[in-house]
Amino acid sequence: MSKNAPKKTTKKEIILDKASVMFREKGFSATSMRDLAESVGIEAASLYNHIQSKSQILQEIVFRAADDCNQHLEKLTTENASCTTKIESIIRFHVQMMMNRFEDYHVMTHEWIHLSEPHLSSFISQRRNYVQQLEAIVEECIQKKEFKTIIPYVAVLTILSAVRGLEFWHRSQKKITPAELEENMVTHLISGLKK
Amino acid sequence: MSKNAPKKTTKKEIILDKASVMFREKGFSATSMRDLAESVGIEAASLYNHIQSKSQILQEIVFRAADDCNQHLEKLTTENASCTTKIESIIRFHVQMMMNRFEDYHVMTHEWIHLSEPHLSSFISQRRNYVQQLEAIVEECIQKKEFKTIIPYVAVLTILSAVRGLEFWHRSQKKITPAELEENMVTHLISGLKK
DNA sequence: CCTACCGATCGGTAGG
DNA sequence: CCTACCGATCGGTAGG
Repeated sequence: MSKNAPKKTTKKEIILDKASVMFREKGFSATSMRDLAESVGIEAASLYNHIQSKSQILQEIVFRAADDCNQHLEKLTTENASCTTKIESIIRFHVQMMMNRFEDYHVMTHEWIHLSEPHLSSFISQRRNYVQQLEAIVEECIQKKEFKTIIPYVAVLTILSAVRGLEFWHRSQKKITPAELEENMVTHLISGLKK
Repeated sequence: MSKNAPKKTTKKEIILDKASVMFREKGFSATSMRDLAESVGIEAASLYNHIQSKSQILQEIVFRAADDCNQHLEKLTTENASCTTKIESIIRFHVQMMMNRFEDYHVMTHEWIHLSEPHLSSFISQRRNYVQQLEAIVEECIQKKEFKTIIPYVAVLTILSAVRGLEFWHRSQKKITPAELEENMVTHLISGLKK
């Protein structure tokens, strides 16, 4: 504290990260502010100097993960790649999110239901929008005869859900490397779609 | 009540069914016994004439779904079918569970973490056992050259997770029929595995 | 960042 | 199946 150099990890970030771990382990509702405070190393009341409410913590965790997904997709749509390559990129991105941002990704996919309004509606509409954009890419693959005829919505759900399932891998012994995992996922999911 | 004919739906079953709906909607921790009692139409204290604890309700819901999965697998292993046919049957069974037993299936896959010991350990070990049996079938498919070379564990996780993702379909407009859904899932997942 | 504390709600019990 | 109630814990605030 002797210098005014900007600290990269603020106390608020520490709280969010600890909360992300606990929300994944026990769920949002089963995690108390006292549990969280203990994990951070302060009293429960002191948390409120850095955050406004338990609900706000969930919002920040969910949307910082959702924003990353949206940014990746936005960048991808400007790229000059084939639609099949785009789908593959999306699979790889989500597998990597699951690896590198495990806690946040899990909280986003499992605890979003506990968001309060208007954030709940906002999240649902963002997610629907995201899924629809993926559907459009799958649709393009079908029309270009790169994919077999399949319902795009079902294909997108299958891909996104399959990635979510990697949480079990994450908890297990990890005899499989992330790279192996990524290749296996792409193989199974993409070749199931190709003609 | 004038006859002693065995009633098929006991009050306890009604409580379990209502609890299953609420646990799916709001999660186990966020559902209070007062919420549940209101949905059943009695006072909270009266619930305890039919069940012993909130925890016991979760146990019964989770294990009545898990038992169905185990029974299907047990029956399947005695049948004289090819390993590829067995994998297809497992996919169809899980898709149908998601359709017909939506609430229980969802509670089993999402709320098992809130089981108390020794039920939590029991569930985890049952699930590991289930997954390992599926892995063995996939392994057989690979050795018989019916499937391409893939890590069985990843394939099994992908299949089971993909089915879980149908919850979003279940909540949506349902412009897709259950039969279409089942065929699309089988197509995507099985042909992604076949040589 | 802490101590002290608030009203609300929790799962569950006693007794009828 | 109800009324009445228990101790514990919840998210959050006041004041320093």
